[in-house]
Amino acid sequence: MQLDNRKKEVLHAIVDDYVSTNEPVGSKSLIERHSFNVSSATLRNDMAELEHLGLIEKPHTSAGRIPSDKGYREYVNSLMTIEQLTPREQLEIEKRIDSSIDEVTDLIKNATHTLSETTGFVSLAMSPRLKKSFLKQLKILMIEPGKALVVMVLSAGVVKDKVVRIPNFLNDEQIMKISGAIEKHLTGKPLDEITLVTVETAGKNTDVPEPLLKQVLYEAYAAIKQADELNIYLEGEHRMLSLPDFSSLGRARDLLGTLSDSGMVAGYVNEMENAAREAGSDDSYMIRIGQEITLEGLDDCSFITATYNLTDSVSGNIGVIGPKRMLYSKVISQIDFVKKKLNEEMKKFT
Amino acid sequence: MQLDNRKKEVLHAIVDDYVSTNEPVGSKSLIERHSFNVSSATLRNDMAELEHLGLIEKPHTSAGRIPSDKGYREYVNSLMTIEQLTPREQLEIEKRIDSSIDEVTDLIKNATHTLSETTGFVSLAMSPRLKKSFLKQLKILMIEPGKALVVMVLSAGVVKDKVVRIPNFLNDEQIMKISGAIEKHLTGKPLDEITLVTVETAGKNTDVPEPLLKQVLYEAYAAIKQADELNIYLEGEHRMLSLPDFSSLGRARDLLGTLSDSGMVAGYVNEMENAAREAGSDDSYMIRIGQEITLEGLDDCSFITATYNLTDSVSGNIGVIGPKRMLYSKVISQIDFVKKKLNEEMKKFT
DNA sequence: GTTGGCACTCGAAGAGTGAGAGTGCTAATC
DNA sequence: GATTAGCACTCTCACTCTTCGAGTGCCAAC
Repeated sequence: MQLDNRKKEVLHAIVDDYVSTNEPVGSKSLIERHSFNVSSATLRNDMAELEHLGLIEKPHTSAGRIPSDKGYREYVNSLMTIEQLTPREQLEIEKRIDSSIDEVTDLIKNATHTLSETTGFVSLAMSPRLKKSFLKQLKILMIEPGKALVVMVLSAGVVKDKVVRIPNFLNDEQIMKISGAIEKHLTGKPLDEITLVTVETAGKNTDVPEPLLKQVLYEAYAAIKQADELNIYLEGEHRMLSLPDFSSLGRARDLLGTLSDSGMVAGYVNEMENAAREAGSDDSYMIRIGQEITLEGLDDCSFITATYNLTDSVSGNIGVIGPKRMLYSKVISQIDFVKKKLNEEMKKFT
Repeated sequence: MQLDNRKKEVLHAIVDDYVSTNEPVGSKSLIERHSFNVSSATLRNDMAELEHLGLIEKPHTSAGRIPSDKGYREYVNSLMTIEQLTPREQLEIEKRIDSSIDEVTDLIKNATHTLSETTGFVSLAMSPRLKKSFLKQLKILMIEPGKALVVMVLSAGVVKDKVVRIPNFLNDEQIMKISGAIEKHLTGKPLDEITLVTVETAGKNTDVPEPLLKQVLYEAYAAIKQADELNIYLEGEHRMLSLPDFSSLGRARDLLGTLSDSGMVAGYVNEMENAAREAGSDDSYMIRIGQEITLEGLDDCSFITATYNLTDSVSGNIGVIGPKRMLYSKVISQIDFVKKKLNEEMKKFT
């Protein structure tokens, strides 16, 4: 994208003005609000050029211009500068982070809540991707005949459990044996290396009769697999209704309808994460603007995520879905700061 | 409320028509759609009377009438007849109930989901009130130095756990002792009879040094208390945006804003439950209409809940928040049917 | 490359209008 | 006394028309 300096400034100004006023910006108001040392006619020429390049567009013939997705993209990639939050803003966030929390999940929910409150948009977080974390403990507790609880402690201090059905005849002692055998063989193994075969091998040398054993092993395997399933936490959907960008009911409905399918959103976040990883991106945040987002109803949104780390190998995402027309630099630093705080809290655990 | 038969029929017809058309209903259209053997002028007189009684009202002078909250109330209390769901409708619901679920929480979520899908409104469920359930097992598992997991098995097959901090110096054996002592003394006790004092008494005769012991006991107590905290599950908020009743953005925003504070909604459900209990109501459902609901932004809603039973003494609520202008009898039978199915699934556990 | 000037476009907002649905009231009827 | 026909009146909704203003593109001049 070859843009001379003034054109860059014009695009910058158009984005800024449009973000703050929510009105298409015309050449004249541009002159009024900024100190360009040229006339409005000149800016009109520049704007015609920017429009040709697809960076801005007209809602209709006789209105001002608004940034296109491509324009926002250019703005985000090359024009804006990200400023640190003021101490006051930092404090505002720190106040909301609850550092007395003992469980990773609650910590993440707390961060999500904080992010939604500070940005005023929808915030979301993914649970940590635990595939790379390894098993530290696995216990099977009898609850009652036919029912047991598989408790797993993973590296990174995460505890997972699952109620499973087991054969009625099995007694406490047998379960203990199986549980001990599994734990002995699988401790230290990353979750993504544990397969049904591994679990079955681990349980082999217990003297529990074959078919019963097999069922328990299968259930244990299922519990382990469930432990690395991803969860997503979404918050603040209702805030979108207060934004002028979604004052059309249809738009709001489409947006909230899509967001209500949290599995779909989770899938998309994963896609973003994978894409960034493949691209070897070293940005501290990922961003998708408007039509770049392949979820229905998010054409007028931008999706920004960052990656938090529970341990070196275990991470997850936290981010925001807001209107395209947002203060990118501010929101990015807010996400970044919340992420930083979250990382700090998580370090306490490990 | 003294209403002669025809006036009752008129009110009934007005509610029905308004619910199905979403338009104020006038005397003439009333005649057209129903077989009253009188003229429209007569109905006009009746309607004037109904308006005097506060059962119906005019949006403006020259429009038809719509039911007031009081009118809906009369309709719900005395006029409507609740019909069974058709076999087809029942099947539709049964298809959505997943009977392979092993955990109470998932069962409840599944029922909530089903209810939202079948009614098209917001559905909600409260987790079971476990105060009356008793402790069947309590184990404390060491996770790592300074950290343990308290696992509780309650009557009714519910499993709860909580990660707690414990003194670093404590070893596996000491924890086992404490855990064993607590379990021995508290097994069979309903949760609401367990206090910090009870727990401390239970732990007395272990030979673990005093201050350390005290901390563990406190944490165990906290875990037990946390076990009977109520959760609420809300689903389908976005569906409200598709209803003509909330086509005004302001209304929709207020509604979703309130619903986003799930704690507040949970509190209100509890209030309803308590009120019904005090009144010794034997209805299978509770209902609040419009302004009867003390939550902000729900003036145009009705709130219907029913009580499911996990065991004889442990129950919770499940219900729907929809527009006042709803097919009450249909929705009530839907809730009732889902509740019935939920009860059946829960019976399998106990 | 920049500028002033000008004709043109288009949407938003406001005023005016007519149609339609509904009401309340009155006087006559059963 | 309840019911009815008739009628004048009210009020909203949908439409059209108009004006206003902001903005544009283009051209000729600097």
